[in-house]
Amino acid sequence: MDTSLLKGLNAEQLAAVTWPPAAALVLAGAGSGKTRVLTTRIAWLLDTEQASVHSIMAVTFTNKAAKEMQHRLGEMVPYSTRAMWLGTFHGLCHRFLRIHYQDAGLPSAFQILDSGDQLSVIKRLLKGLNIADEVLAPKSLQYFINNSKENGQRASVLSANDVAMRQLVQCYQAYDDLCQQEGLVDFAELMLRSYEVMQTHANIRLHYQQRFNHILVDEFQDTNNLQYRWLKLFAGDSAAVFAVGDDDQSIYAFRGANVGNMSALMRDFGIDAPIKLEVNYRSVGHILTAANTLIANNEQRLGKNLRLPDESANAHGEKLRFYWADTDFIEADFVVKEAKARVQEGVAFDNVAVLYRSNAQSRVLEQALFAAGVPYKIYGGLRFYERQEIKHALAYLRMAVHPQDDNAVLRIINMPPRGIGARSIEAVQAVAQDLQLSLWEALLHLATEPKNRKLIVFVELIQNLQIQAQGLDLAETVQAALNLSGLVEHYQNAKGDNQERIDNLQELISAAMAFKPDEVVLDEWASPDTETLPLVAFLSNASLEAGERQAGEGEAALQLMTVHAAKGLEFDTVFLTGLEEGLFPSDYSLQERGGLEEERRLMYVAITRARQRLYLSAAQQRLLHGQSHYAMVSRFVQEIPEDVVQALSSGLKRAQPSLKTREEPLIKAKSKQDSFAGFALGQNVRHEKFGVGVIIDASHKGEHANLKINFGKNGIKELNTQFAKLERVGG
DNA sequence: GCCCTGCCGGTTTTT
DNA sequence: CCGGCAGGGC
Repeated sequence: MDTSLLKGLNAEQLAAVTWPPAAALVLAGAGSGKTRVLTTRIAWLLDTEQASVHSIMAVTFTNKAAKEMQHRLGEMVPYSTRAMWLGTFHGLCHRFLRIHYQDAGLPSAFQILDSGDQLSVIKRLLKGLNIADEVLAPKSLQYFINNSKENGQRASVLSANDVAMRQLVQCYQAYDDLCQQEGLVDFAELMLRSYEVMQTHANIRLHYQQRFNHILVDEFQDTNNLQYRWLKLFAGDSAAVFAVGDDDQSIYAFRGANVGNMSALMRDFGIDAPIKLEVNYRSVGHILTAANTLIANNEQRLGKNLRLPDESANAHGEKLRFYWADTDFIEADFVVKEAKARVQEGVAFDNVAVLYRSNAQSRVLEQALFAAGVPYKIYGGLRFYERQEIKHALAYLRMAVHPQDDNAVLRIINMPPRGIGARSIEAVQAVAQDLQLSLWEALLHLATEPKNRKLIVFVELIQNLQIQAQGLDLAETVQAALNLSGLVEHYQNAKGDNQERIDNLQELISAAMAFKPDEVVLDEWASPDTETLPLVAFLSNASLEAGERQAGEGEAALQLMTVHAAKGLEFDTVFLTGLEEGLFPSDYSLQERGGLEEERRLMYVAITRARQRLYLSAAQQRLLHGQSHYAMVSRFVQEIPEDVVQALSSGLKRAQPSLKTREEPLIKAKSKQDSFAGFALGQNVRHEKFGVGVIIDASHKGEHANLKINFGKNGIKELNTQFAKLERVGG
């Protein structure tokens, strides 16, 4: 075995990495080396031949995390792992449905709807059904549909007790019918459809259940109900599910994430205790103390405490700095001043982050930074594939492979303007309605009449594109779509500065050049039309991966983002702003069940982003929606022990209710070097009866020791080294 | 077919 | 207060 793989892992990490092939839940605290554990375990499974590239499934939530894993794995494993089922939930569902599109009842060139596309379809649907926005808001229908799907419910199984519900269910059904007819699949549908195929096709189910003997899941606390059921179905009875997550960092309940899946996993898979990764390699001691103390106020926890690595037992670092400003403007000036000073001290700009609870708060900060000439970068806003010019270009490309897409037709039939106005479009829609045709088919029908000159121009344009696409590679096809459509000329001639849009369209060609289609799909996809496969794959990718959510590029700049967006990132210095009651925790959250605890977890995420220095700030008076609001300091600031915080403002103190002082040190570095009769915490051992397990606790007993060992499915045993026959396993 | 005005809404967001 | 969007006017 390649022993260098396991080098440098601490006992907890080692225990997780080398966990026997059985279900496990790893509670990975912030900065505890979670991604490393996940990738090292995969590498270890491959290296020890417990699994092959073919028999492992690894699931993440974001494309970024998937790429990071793929990348790190590439450095650990001497051969290509591109064929591995490693990707986001939705990416893997997409792969599955491309392969099994026939069993799923989908056309081979089915298209993926992103949330914006989905909303357009819904608006179109409601218009067609003559339901006014005031009667049923498109957004609430969208929410209802996605929610139902994420709970595994089709319209057919939903019961309607009242008028409003009946309408929702009917619209849901109509929406699904429309999508089916046009070959459209939304995000939730990707999950639900693949789940249903697995459920109803025993041969497919058995194939995957036998094939995957290891299923690894990242950010497990963020899974929703359907994703959990999906995982269980793929795992079957035999696959070892290895889930990594942190209940304290569960901040997406508002969009369906169910932390309860963590305890459900333990129950359903017979996991006795989670493996805890509690050694934090990121932050100094005072920051960990603040985080630990704060989160201890939550009752709904699996329980976990971050601690320093042994070798830095005394590294408390600087205290947190709290600034209570009179107004949000003064707070912003404070951030600017301190950030500049920090950069003077030698910290790179992009190693300094300014975090806030809601996007609206970035405005004041931006103004102050701009005025001071401090470079900054805001995360948030439009992403590359969500930009209108890109959406237009993609719609042309869709028409090349799947002209039944009415959404695409409506988007580009008069973009750039070619004299086809609302009246003409209505006429096309009427024909489509009468003859039960797609808009494209209706257009073909109408184009037989010479008087419809303008429609004929459009039809010929698209047909031309369709023909050209057959002989061109992907990037050339994109180029052809841009040329034929006249989009670039349109933006050149339109008034205002459209250079950025034109640049983006050029960038789309570069993206097409760099695009590498999913090899697994290309190999297994039994599509009749191999010519257009790369294009369909490119379009799917555009929906699944909307691109970086970031403005600007390049030069060193201060990082501004919401706390949500900061999850998973780390910085030398962090400014946590707007720590006021009503804002953080937000008033909205307090009205919801469990809302306060989720806000506290959000605060916990925010605190644990900082490595060396953490600023907390609040403003007494803040301009919101054009009105002055006065607020008290957030309760979360009060929950941080006084002795790790330094108050910077002289007049107004951190103040208010008396602060609890910490009674016992919260950071107890437990030494992994400590030997308990020759055994160490986290070490893997084999027992002739119980199999392989990990030492999770130990105490001295004379010259012998009592060891608490987790044998996975065989339970946790307390054994005395004097009597038990234990054999050391692994590195 | 485009532009302008008036109104509404206003946590967090990935896929 | 400010931005997005829909609908009406030209």
